[in-house]
Amino acid sequence: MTGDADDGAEDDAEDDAEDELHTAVGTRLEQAEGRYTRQRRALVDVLVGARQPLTVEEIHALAPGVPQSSLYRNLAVLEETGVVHRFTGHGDFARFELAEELTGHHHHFVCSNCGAMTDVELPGAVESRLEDALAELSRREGFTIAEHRLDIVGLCRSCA
Amino acid sequence: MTGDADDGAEDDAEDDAEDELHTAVGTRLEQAEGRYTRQRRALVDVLVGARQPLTVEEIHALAPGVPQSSLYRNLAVLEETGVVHRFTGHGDFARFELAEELTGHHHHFVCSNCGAMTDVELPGAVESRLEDALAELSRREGFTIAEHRLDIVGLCRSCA
DNA sequence: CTTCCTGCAAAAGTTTTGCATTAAC
DNA sequence: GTTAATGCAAAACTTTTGCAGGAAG
Repeated sequence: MTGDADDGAEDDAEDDAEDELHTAVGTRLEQAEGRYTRQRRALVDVLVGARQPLTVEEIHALAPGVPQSSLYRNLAVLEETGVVHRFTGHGDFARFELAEELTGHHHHFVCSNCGAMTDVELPGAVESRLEDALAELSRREGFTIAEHRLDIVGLCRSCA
Repeated sequence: MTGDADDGAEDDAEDDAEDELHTAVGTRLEQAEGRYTRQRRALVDVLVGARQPLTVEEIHALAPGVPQSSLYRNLAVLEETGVVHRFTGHGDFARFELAEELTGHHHHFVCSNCGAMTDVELPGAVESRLEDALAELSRREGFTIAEHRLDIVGLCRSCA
């Protein structure tokens, strides 16, 4: 398992990051008087591994033995706790991803053919110019800005 | 424009624009072998008047006497025809707006408290810089970009 | 031991569809 | 007159909830 240097080092780093994440999630659940159960841990692991927003169906496939009702309930708890973000993607299925506070700010490629979503980051300069413009706009319109979400819609490599 | 800054001139200009819109919609429906019926015309009028994405419930209130099933069916037809755009906003209700091809490119303020959405346009310079960056990103990732959608989430004036 | 979580099944909510009738072309 | 659109009611769909049993702290 510790075989080749590059992958080994990357894996170690990822493991550390994942440990930190679990600690952070655990803390949040405690503050909300909730328990970080095996199922909830499993859900977080699934979302970490995915690196893209997942549907309930996809999560269900990746979290064997967890009934749908528990899935929905735990995802609701994790959402209230600020651990996961829930939104409805293209196709009217709810999708879930880890909150940006835990993973960092990013946007999404959305394939309009197969519906797949993948995470993507904008170049820093573009992102901050955009944020400046949004702040200015919001101020002018009397809107109190909290965050922004950008979907890039088109065809993924496989569907092109 | 004709230079007059009074309301009458504005209304005339708006009426003209709406006529053009109806003609464009009619053409699209013909090409799809569909009919531009009274109900469909009424739906388009409602969406034009709203200047923001509406839920089925809201449309239902603004289009008296149209049964929900007809609403859904006609909105589906108009979506297939490329006249309206359907998406799911915050709160898991479907929302509908006229296609950007008919109204022009814009984004949305989304109030996370009351769920209201309002249309907003970015300054041209920011918009084109963003588009350049997205094009570059998409090229690099092998993604064929068709459009982008930006939601500015926060609190509207009334909820702040 | 007390509180929260789990799992099943049944309910609630929005959206879609079957079928007889009506309107558009 | 032919074909598509309409309206009602019933179905299908994702998502939520009640309740008895089990696990966590």
